Amino acid sequence: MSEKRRLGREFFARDGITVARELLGKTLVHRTPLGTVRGILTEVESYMGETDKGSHTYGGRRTARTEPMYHQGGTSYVYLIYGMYSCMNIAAMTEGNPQAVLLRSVMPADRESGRIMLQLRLEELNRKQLKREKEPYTLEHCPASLKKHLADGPGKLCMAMHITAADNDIDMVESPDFYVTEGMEVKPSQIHAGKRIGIDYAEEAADYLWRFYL
DNA sequence: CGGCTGATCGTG
DNA sequence: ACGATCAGCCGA
Repeated sequence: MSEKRRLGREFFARDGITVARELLGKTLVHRTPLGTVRGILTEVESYMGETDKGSHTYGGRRTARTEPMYHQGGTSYVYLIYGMYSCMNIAAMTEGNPQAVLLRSVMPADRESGRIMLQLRLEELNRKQLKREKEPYTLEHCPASLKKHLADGPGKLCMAMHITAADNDIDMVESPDFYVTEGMEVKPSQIHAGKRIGIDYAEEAADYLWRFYL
């Protein structure tokens, strides 16, 4: 398959809303133990820095955890949520300006990626099955919801693309293993906007239309 | 399909 | 103590 051009610093060195909208249709690429996975981004959210009540950096909370968001545009920010799932962001803007884009969902870019995603999701599910002393699922016998909801959520995206704490604070402009390339053409009319998910504590910021999806 | 709940742990 | 969540289960 043809390798598309990867996105450079200038792409990410813009505000978080522009980067979020522009990321739709682009391809997230990650080398995993099962091979290289490619996912077309279909849903993202903007987190606009220290003045954004929905952001981990709200009020200037620059801590060990949020540090990657303060790094230059194109830096990954992966954190653990609810003690068991990872969420993946890409920092926007420049050093010291902690805007970021949360990657909420992807669809497999090709058949091989779909195969790898399913397998990775299956492995994750089976770890829980094991703990419950239940039969592991197989490709033939697994919940139908797996294929239907392969990577349509921030946690599922990370499971399907093997994104973990080990992938935190990576410069995705330079890394050979973790980056974003050009993908499919997206017309402005294809981009929808809605409220961000899961930030009810963010008061008025919870109503901003900073979630973008195809 | 919509609503509810338990799981599980790093961070501040 | 608290999440930028998910799967499973329930009822409609």
